[in-house]
Amino acid sequence: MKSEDCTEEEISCKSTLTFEDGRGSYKRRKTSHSWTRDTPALIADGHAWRKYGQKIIHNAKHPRNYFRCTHKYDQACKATKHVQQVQDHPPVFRTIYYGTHKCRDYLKTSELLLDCTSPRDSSQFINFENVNCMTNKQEHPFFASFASSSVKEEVFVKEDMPTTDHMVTSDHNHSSPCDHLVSRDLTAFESSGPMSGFSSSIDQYDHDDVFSGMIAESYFNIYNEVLQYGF
DNA sequence: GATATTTGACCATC
DNA sequence: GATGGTCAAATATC
Repeated sequence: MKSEDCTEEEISCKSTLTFEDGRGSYKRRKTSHSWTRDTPALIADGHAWRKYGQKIIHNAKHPRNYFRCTHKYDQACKATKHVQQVQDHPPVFRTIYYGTHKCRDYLKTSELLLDCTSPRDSSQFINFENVNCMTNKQEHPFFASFASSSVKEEVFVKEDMPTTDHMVTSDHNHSSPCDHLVSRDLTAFESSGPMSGFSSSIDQYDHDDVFSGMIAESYFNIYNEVLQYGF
């Protein structure tokens, strides 16, 4: 794959190159870092998205919708997502997230969650106790907001992915302090019924994308918990 | 008037 | 040439 080694930055850079006619050079994102989520309904994930396109996909019953972060320009947020209904009965919507959110929109809802003070409620939250093994809390205040609960994220690592100090692996033989972050355990949500219909995977990423993916993932779960049960 | 959505066109990749 | 991702003008909504 020619663009296999392209970073998100490079792809974004290429996609914004302009030609004489004012149109850019549009690179496919097939090999860029992404993670996928299937949901039974279209549910807000806490970010402000703006639709910028819709396409009929070959051999697909439903069109694919293209969204970018509302703050693409004012906060240089490069996150995009593609949403497509992949199943009718029951309806399943597949959302593929690309890029990382640089915007701070999610803070609004995290504040809402922080208003929940009872011990019982807090048991529903996610534990990022050791989050600093991946990044610092000051840089990502959202992460710090959920420093007292636990969720696990299963991560699939490409063999040719470069490993760094921050790299998360799916090898559970490694007793890294980050292990609890990389294998998914949704026991906290299993009793939630509808939530069990969700699934997700991180297909490709770098260490920054892992972090953002977990943020979005965790945020997504909590956000919907709040929506459903009014915690 | 500002912002969001729709939709056809453009371009890269397959 | 077919397909998928993005742009941007036109249109809709608030």
